[in-house]
Amino acid sequence: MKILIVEDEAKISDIVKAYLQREGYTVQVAPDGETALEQLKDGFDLIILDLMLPDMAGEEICEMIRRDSDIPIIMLTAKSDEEDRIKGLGIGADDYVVKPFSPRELVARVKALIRRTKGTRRTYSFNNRDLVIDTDRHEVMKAGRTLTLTPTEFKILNTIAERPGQVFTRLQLVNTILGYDFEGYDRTIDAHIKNIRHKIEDNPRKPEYIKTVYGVGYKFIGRLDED
Amino acid sequence: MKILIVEDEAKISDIVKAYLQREGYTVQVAPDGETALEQLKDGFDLIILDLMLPDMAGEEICEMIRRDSDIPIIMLTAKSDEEDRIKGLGIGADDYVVKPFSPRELVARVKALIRRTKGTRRTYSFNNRDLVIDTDRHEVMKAGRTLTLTPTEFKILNTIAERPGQVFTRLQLVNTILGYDFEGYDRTIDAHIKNIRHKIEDNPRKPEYIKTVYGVGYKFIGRLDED
DNA sequence: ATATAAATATGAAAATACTGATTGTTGAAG
DNA sequence: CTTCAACAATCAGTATTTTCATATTTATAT
Repeated sequence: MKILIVEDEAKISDIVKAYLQREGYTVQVAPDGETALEQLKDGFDLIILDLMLPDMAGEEICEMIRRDSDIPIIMLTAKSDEEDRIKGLGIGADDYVVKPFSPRELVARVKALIRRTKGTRRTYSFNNRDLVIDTDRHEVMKAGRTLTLTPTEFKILNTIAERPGQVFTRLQLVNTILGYDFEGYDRTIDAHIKNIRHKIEDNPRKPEYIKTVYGVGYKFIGRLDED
Repeated sequence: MKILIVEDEAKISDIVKAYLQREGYTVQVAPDGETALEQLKDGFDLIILDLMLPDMAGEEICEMIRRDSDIPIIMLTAKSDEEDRIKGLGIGADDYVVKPFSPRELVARVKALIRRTKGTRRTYSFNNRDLVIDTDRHEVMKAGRTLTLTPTEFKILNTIAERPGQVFTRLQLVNTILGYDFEGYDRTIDAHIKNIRHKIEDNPRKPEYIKTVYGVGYKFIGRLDED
């Protein structure tokens, strides 16, 4: 997923670039309008556009882009007037963020917009993307390989991975996954845990992710990658 | 174009409603969460959601909506913390506007979001033009041969192909294709999927494009061509 | 250390749930 | 009146979930 930042102040573009790269985006920076229009030919999935550029107005660039492209645009600017915002959104920007801004909020807005444009992708990962859980695709990636988990397996993994370190009793898992009305036997969970381990663990006999807490239940261990 | 405002303070909803109506939108107001979820069945194109409601948290409503719908959501709230904003965008909102807000800016954001949502691609193709979807002609080309899909088949294919990889539940598809008020049986989708597969798959028994996700629904798999 | 009891892991069979294909009915369009 | 698409219902074939019997591991008390 490629993002172009059009911004002349290196101080700002460096920060934004760093935050976005940490999310796995490929980022390029254009310090002025001319460079931006040149680089746009490479094809990007989103543009973050500063309105105050040395050579031309950001609004002008926005209009030029909109003549032949539908690429998502986030305007980034010190102009906080209501009029400016309305004008920015009016000429085809998708979002308008005012400086000083929070880089994390900007990233959240980038994600929301990309989700809207490309399709949802709520993903979280552990241990430098060794294990990636993608809720929208209903898939889990282990060391870059895509696994398909059954619905129950997926729910169990997703439940415990959302709270790394917290122990879940079998009863809690049965209630959450199979529902409070489930009449069966709580050792069913064991069988599912076994199957999940065979799919996600390097050595299912010495699990790294799903630990057994003797006499209590199971817990998920993993370092959540920065979001 | 129908918009639902979920807001308990009449003073605010009246203003927003007036501004939106002036733009030609059809507007309905729900004063609490329960009413909102009830009214949602009527099918709206966008929701403006206050987070502080008398009966339930707006975040909760947002999550419930996102379970079976991709409708655009703008959160409207007094909570201005960075954390709240990131969380709001994280659970599937498209935009987050802080009170006190400018009604005109809100309208501009509504327009920007609707433009983004409704402006879909006209024609796009997968796997080196093996499968070409042409929205205007309502036609699909498979390996150079033109197929004619029925209206429902086309809508289903178009919906899932616009977001390759994302799983769609039958309920989501029913809501999107047949409307929220549709009372029928969601297994109907299966029959349509079967028919689509017979038209676009080389071997409908081993589908390459439309994959079944057991216990969840269907997803479209394909490499979108660059152009 | 070792024995013992208790808890967990495993593999395979049985029970259940889900999908895909078939068929028939309904309703709308020409 | 005919045709075609949409929807509903059914059934057989699969995939998944659950159970159960057995093996293995763990905790604890000698």
